[in-house]
Amino acid sequence: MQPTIADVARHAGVSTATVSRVINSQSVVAPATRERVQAAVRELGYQPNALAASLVRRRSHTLGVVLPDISNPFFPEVVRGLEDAAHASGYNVILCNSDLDTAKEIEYFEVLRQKRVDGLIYHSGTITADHLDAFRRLKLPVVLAATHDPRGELPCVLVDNRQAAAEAMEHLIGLGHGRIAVVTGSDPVSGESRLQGYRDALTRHGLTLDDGLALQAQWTADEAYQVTRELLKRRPLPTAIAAASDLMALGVMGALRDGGIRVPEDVSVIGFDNIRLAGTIRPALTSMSQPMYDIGKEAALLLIRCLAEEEPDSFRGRRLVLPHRLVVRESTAPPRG
Amino acid sequence: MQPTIADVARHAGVSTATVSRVINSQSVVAPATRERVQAAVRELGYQPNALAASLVRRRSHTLGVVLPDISNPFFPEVVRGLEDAAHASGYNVILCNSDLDTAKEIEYFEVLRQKRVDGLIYHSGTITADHLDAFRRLKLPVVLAATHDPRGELPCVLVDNRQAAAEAMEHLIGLGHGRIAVVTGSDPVSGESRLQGYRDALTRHGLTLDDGLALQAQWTADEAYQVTRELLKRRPLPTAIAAASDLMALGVMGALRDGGIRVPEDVSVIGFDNIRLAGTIRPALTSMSQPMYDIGKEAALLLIRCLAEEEPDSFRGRRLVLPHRLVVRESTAPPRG
DNA sequence: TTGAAAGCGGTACCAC
DNA sequence: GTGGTACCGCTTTCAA
Repeated sequence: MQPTIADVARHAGVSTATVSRVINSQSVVAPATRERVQAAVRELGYQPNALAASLVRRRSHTLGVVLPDISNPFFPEVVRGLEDAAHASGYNVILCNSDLDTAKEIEYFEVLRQKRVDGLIYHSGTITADHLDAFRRLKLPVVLAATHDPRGELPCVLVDNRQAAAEAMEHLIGLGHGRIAVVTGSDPVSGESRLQGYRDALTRHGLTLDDGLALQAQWTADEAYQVTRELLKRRPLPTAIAAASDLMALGVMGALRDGGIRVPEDVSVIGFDNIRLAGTIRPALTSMSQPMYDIGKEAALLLIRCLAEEEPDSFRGRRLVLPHRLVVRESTAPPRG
Repeated sequence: MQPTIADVARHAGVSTATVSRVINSQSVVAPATRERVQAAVRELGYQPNALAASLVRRRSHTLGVVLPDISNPFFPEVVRGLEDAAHASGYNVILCNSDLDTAKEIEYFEVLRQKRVDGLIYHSGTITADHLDAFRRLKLPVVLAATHDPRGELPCVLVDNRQAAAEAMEHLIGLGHGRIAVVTGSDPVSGESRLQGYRDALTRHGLTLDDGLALQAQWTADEAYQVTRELLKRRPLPTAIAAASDLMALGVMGALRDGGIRVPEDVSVIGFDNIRLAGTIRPALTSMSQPMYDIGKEAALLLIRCLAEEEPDSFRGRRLVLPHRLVVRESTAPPRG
């Protein structure tokens, strides 16, 4: 059995209260006493039971993170930022993969609540009324990472998707492209606002998005590959394609390659996110960079700050918009001719 | 304040013992009583405090996972497998990024111990004597994922790296390659055993690994890129390159491309791991597949089974070797001429 | 400066 | 079947 605080107290000839004081370096303990206690701690190899402490303190110093799937390359970076920030502030992180499945989400919310995590970082495509309800029932501080809720109630940290997408499109237009296809995912916050952004830029330059050139895929490389293959069956081809995620851009590039079309000589491709591998593959992918690490980090920081606050409601509707940045690499070039 | 078990008991006109019984659906409770209690639970929105339960049960149903860096594409899949298995068995997972920094690892071990996780899943390149000591002090069941300890004391799940690497090399040799370079990382378990495997196959076919063709990099794409650039300055070039990870293979391919060398026409490249993106990029990467998801899953399962055991020591030295599999794609082909 | 003791929110043994 | 109650291991008044 592990030694308890009582063992340490006995060993040092003091009360448990005193041991507790030196462990938490609280109030003044006589130097001599402190020494004795520390010696006892060392000798017994005492490790305080955080469960017991959390029980009385009502603070577990643990955060819950629920996201769709850690194996989607977008998330590991976010989670890394998150965990780094949490760790630096003395928090740990419980990771939950929801697969965007509401039932699973609810299930996770419940255990997290039961395990008394101090707060929750949530990431998902869409925040529905059901989510809002669930969060309310949770009675736990929640911050949204890389998404936001339609009513703007929950604090969140993200980029300006619409603006960023518009700038990605501007890049293509600036290169001289006029016939441009887009491949987007289908959720309201990332998908639709990016699509809207693409449209904004097009419109601004007197261009339009042909019906046949607005492709929809499931945020996966495979689906993007498929829709692009379909696209290639129709003529004329676009001279550039904007994908709403790098993963999808990879699928697009694969389809082009397999269709005998060169990037960027025949068709330019721009992605979104700037995942690590974007610069590693060839042709290196031009991408609208989203500061994923920072999104995670800031989300954790926001949550932790919120926990320290007397008045957590002061964080209601707080919205942290992080800067995006165009990273030009090899996959985009002026159209031929 | 959250309602407690006492509130529920009062509300239902029973004792806390009875409430506890219905919550844990233990021993027999009269149907009528059960109903009343359940109603009370519902009405009050009662959520049991898992901290309190864990305190007395000495089981937190939480697992610790410490790995170098979740943003390395190898880990998300492992973690996904792990978390899925844990979730299915009623466990949660605390994620820790150690950056392979011993001080950080020790720090994590301590909090995890204090938070009374039931067990630990550990992944790292090298298990040193210090690690073994730390684990012993931890007094917690530990299972190693994708690695093993030199003394074979800790249970682990991994592939046969040496054999798998040998087969990867056989593939190249079978294609007709004779002048082959390898790029490996530097840790004993994955790095050296894969290097050894490459050598085994070469030797078996009367071939040797020239000094100039045994490259060493830090398991990153960037480093692999650099060493490959260096390699390209010397002639004659190898006709094939085996990389000990897909990430490194990506770096190798990038360097080849930038050096004007085509894959697989001029040089073949084979990776190791078969990360998700291996099949997405072009040329699609031939790779020795490691069942990352299953490694995580089986590691979690092994740990959980170990926790259920009366005699945890029966798991000492248990070693689960999962099958590897060659996945041939586009990046390997017979040498020219 | 230090100690006694009342919780924190459950569980589980022992009676009835 | 159900209730009383002694813990689990720690924190935190309140006194001394």
